[in-house]
Amino acid sequence: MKTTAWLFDLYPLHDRMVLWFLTPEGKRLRLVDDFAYRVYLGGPEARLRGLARAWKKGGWVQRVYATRGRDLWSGEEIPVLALELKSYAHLPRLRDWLGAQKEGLAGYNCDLDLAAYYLYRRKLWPCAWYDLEVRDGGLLSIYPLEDQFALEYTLPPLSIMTLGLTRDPLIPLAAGNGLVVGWEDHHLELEAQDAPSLVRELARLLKGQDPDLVLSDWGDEEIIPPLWDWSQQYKVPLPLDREPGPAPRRFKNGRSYFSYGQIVYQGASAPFFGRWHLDRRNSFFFRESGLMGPVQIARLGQMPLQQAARTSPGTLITSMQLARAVADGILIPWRKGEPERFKSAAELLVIDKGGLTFMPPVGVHFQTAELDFASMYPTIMTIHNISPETVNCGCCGGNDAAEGTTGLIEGEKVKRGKGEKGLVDINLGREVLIPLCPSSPFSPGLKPWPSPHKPVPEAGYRLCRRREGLVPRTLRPILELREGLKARAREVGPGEARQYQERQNALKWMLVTCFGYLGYKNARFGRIEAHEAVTAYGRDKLLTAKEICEAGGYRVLHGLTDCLWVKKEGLNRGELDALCREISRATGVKLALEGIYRWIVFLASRQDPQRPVATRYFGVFEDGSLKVRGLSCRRRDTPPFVRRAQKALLERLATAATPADLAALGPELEEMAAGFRQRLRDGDLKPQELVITRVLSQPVEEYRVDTATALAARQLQAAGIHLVPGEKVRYVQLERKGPKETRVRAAPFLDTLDRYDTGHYMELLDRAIDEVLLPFAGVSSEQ
DNA sequence: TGCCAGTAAAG
DNA sequence: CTGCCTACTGGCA
Repeated sequence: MKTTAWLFDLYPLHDRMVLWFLTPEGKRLRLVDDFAYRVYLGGPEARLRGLARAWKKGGWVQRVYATRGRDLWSGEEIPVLALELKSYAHLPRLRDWLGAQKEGLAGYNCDLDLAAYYLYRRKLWPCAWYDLEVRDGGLLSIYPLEDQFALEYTLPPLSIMTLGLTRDPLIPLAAGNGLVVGWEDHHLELEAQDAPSLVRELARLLKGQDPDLVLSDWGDEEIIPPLWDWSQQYKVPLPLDREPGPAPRRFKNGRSYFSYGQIVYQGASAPFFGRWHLDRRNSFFFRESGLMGPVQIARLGQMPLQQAARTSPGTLITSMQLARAVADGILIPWRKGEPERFKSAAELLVIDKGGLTFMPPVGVHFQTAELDFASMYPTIMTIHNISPETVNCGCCGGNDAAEGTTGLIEGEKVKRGKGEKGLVDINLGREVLIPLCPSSPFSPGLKPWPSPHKPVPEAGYRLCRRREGLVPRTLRPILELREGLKARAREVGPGEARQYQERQNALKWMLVTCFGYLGYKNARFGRIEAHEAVTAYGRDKLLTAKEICEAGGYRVLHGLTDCLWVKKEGLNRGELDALCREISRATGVKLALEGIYRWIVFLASRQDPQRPVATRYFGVFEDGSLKVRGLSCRRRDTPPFVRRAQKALLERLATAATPADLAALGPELEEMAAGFRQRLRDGDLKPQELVITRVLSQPVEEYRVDTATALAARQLQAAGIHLVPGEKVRYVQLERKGPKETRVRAAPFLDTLDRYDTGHYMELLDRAIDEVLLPFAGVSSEQ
């Protein structure tokens, strides 16, 4: 049977992949695909021959054969042994065996996520339409009907059920907390009754509605795990999945990890099988971009949507690099090899810097514009060919490196064809041919900037001129798609623009992280020299931009990594656009006018009012929109009341265009500020308005100082609620001094709150008010 | 008063 | 997918 359908969900089950499709008529299709996990072994050929004989006799593998693959670091083709495992369960044992081998044997492609590896190998991606050929519930062939990086695509109609809690998520389900279920225009609060009847009630609704998507708040940690436990315990079936047999359900634990020097907590996950469960409180991409975020990244990252939604941008960009590597026939090293080359202390001093900063003059400025480089770091990686394997590569140091070899990883060598779309029939025993490195040497479209022969500024590293690196190959299509989405968002009306905005925003985070990952010692495709090369080029380009601005008669007020603020009497859009074009030409990175400010304020350091700080500023563009960075209202530890007060003042300020306007607003703003102070003193604010949110930076026991955060976390601990690093603590400050037990009150114990530390909140409020009003104290109407 | 642990922001 | 740099606050001696 042939049909058209949308790839919805997939997961491994008993050594096969199960795929769920939705048809345009709204039917659900469950199909099975035999897929053997294939790993590669590299080493001396004699050793590989010996191993091949041994493996054939053993019971783990269904196929063993000699083949070739491309080494990531050298770009050379090397002989390898391919092993196709009989069972997915043998994978950990194979890794154990590999780990125990002595030097000289390298394992490749042996630690990839099963579903993702399946998608890489089959060249498929979720949330796209395919033509399928089906027989007896098995997938015979599959062909995509759209491009992976398409600007436009459609989703089939999805039936949605929502799930939430009636009270604070720290209160356990059915022990003070109730379940809220919604579908279409229904909204039902299931009373917090006994556990079995709660399960029974939800089971009835799930069965009746059979939603494609269950969209929850706190479902991953607070709702699904207890419901599932009760379902097992009381033998009440709960049809979370569409998988007919028992699903391989396991709740992945939450974990705390560091990212960009900050601790983050990724909650446990409770995915469904054949149905989507998305916990919007536990999905970075959903929080950032709504449903289109996870959909877009599941396609690009070639990852099941439920996994993609819960993953970090770093894991996602790694997945794209892995997909690229598999598609290009590159062998994926098991653990990262390359150690960082030794550097002298003097070298470190020169190289180990981040973005460049110019310090702004404190105070209010008029006639000022902001210019931003678009996706500066990813563009640098792309145009300068920066990738872990291209920095000080082995092939360009000498003279006669292998140039332009193409071939196939399995099967005989052939010339690379044009427009290699790379879609293959499902193999069903047939060998899948994988082209090697399609852009080796540099593809015709790639123009190294300005010359690949020049060493990296400051660091002096060389970059490969023969092979385009894995990172640039991965980034180029993302950059193109993001530019396309941004352009589309500008063309269409505001209503339609939203989905394009959501999608381009999801891509932004992948691009940002891709750069960050180059610097991680343990990232699979990280290499510190590559990271340094990127920031070195970044500083070089910002400096170039500054010089061009100054040559054009502009005064550069401020600069921050990839943005510039410039000032000139009578500055206008036409001249600025021309300036941007000139800088874009000179640097190879697109510089665009972010906007002309009616006025902008650069704030002073609070410790030394003479000294500016780089990252705190606010201003109003010509169209009246605000840009605010680093102020109280941008901080997550600012209580909502203070945040709202500051925002109200800012919004009033945004109506002023000229120095005279600003001066005239003074009395009204003071009056507003007085009003906020009075409300605080009156003491009738709701506790929710005063909640301070902080992230736990370490295990509760390890706090040496009794900060409010530590006290609040201990209060929760005493009530049996255990928090781990990266989780949020919410509390209200009751009194600053006095016994530690009563200084703060943690949420969710705020219902009975009858007082708060007015002095503390007044300080926060004053600080927020001063931040936005004090800079205008000296502004007179003549300025 | 000064030190430093703890926390957050912008890019 | 496992630790930027700088600014700032507040506990504590």
